[in-house]
Amino acid sequence: MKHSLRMKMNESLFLRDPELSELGKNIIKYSVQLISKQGFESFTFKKLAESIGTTEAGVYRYFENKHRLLVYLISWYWGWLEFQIVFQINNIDDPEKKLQKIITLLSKNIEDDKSTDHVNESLLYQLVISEGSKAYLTNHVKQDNKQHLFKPYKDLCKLIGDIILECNPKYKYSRSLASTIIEMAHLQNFFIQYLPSLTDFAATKSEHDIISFLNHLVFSSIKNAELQQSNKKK
Amino acid sequence: MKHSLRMKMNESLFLRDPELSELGKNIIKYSVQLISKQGFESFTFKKLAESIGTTEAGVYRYFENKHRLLVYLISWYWGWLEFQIVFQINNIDDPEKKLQKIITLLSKNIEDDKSTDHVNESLLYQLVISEGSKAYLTNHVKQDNKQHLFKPYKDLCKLIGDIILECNPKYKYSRSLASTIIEMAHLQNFFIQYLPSLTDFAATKSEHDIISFLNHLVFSSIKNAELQQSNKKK
DNA sequence: CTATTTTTGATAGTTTTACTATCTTTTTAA
DNA sequence: TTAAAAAGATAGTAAAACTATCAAAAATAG
Repeated sequence: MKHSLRMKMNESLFLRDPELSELGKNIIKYSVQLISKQGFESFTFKKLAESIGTTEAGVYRYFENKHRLLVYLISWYWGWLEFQIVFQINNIDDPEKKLQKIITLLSKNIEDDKSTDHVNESLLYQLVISEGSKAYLTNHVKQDNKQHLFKPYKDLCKLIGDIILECNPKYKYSRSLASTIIEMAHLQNFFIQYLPSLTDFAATKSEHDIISFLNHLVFSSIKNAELQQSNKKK
Repeated sequence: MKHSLRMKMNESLFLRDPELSELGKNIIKYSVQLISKQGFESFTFKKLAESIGTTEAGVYRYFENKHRLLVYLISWYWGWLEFQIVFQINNIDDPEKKLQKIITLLSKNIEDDKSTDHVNESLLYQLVISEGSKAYLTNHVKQDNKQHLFKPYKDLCKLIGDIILECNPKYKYSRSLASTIIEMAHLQNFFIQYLPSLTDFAATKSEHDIISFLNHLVFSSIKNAELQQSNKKK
C-alpha cells in the first residue's frame, strides 16, 4: 500500500492553501523547479505563472509575495525532513547512532520521495542549500518569527538538541551545536559545489567527507567534558 | 602618530575606485549605514543617492549594481579583519592561543576603528552578520568566483586553517573547520539577536557564550585524533 | 439538477526598482 | 590655463512587484 505524506503548514504562510488545488500544487512544483535552477533573485511570479500556464494574479491569490512562497517551501522541507528523521531513528536506541543518522540525512542529497507527488525533494534539497538562509536573513525576521514562520526549523533544532543531550546530559551547547550541524551540513555542501577551497573536500567532492567531518566535530565536542569549564577562565 | 589603513580591493568590484574621492567614500559610508539598518533587500541606489545628496547615476558610476557594492563592503570587512587578526596574533607563539584570539575577534562586535575614516566597522560587522552570505548565495557565484571576488574570504579561511594545522598537523578538516568557525561566529550572533531558541544563549545573549561554545567545539575536535579514522567505518 | 458560491482566467493598470543616456557644470591635474 | 575627468541634473526604458476588475468555469449545497 502506498502512503502519502501531508505536512500541515502554518496558515500565515499562504493566502489560499496550495495543497488543496491543482493550481496550488503546480505553484509548489514549478516554483521548486524554477528557484532551484535559476536562483531566488531571478525568480518572479510572472515567470512562474508562465511556466504553469496561469497568470501572475493567479499566483498572488495563493502567496502574498515571493518571500512567503520561499519560506513556505523551506518550511515544508524542514517538516518533511523532521518526519524522515523521526521515521529513520525510530528503532534506534543508541543516541549516538541516532545522531549519526541525522548527520547523514542532513548531508546527503536525497532522492525524490514518491509519497509527495507535487514536490521533488531532490531539487528542494538544492534549493534549501542555496536559499535556505534567505528565509530568515531579512530585515523582517522579527515579525516573521512572531508569526511562527520558523517553527519547523526550530522544532528540528530542538529535536536534534535533545538527542545531543541524550548522548551527554551535561553538554552545555546542545541547541547551538544542533543549529551548527544543520547549517554546516548544507553550507559545506554549497562550498563543495561552488567554493571548494573553503573546504577540505575539493578533491573528492563527496558528501561522505562532510559526514565524516561533522561526525568528528560533533562527537569530539559532545564527549569532551573537561574543557567546558576551563575555557571560560582563559 | 596616527596610522591609516587602506585595503587594496579587487578592481572588478567597482567601476571607479570609491576610496579615491569624497563621493566614493560617501557611497561606502552611507551604504554601510543604510544596509545595516534597513537590510540589503530594501536598499536601493536611489535611497543611497538621496541620503548622500547625489543622484542615482552618480552611484552607478562607481558600482555596476548593488550586489557588487555589497560584495565590495563584505570583502573590505574580510580584508580588514584579516589585518586585525595578523596584527593581534603577531607576538603569540602558541597556535592555540592564536586560534582563541581569532575566535574572539570573529565573535565579538567590534568598535569603530578610527584608522578608517569612512567606514564604521561596528555597523559593518552587523552588516556582515546579516548579509554576509548573500555575497555568495547567488546563481552567479561561479562567475563571481572566477573574477576572484571572494579572495579575501578565502584568504582568511586559509589563514585560520593553517593555524589549525599548527595546532595539530594531522587534523584532516582544517579548511572546513575554519569556514565553520567563521560562519558560526556570525550566525550564532544573528540567532542570539533574532532567533534565540536556535542557540543556548537566549538568557545571557552574550558574545562570551559564543566564544566558549566555539572554543569548546574547535579544540575538542582538533585535539581528538582517534575518531578521525573510525567514523568512516560506521 | 439547478442556484449560489468559489475559484480561475484574462486584461489592465500603478508604483518602484534597476538601470542607461545625454548634456552641462564643476573640479582636477598637466 | 586649458583639456580632461568627475559630478550634477534630467530624462527615459524595461522589468518587477504588486492591485483591481470582470467574466467564465468549476465546485457545492440545497
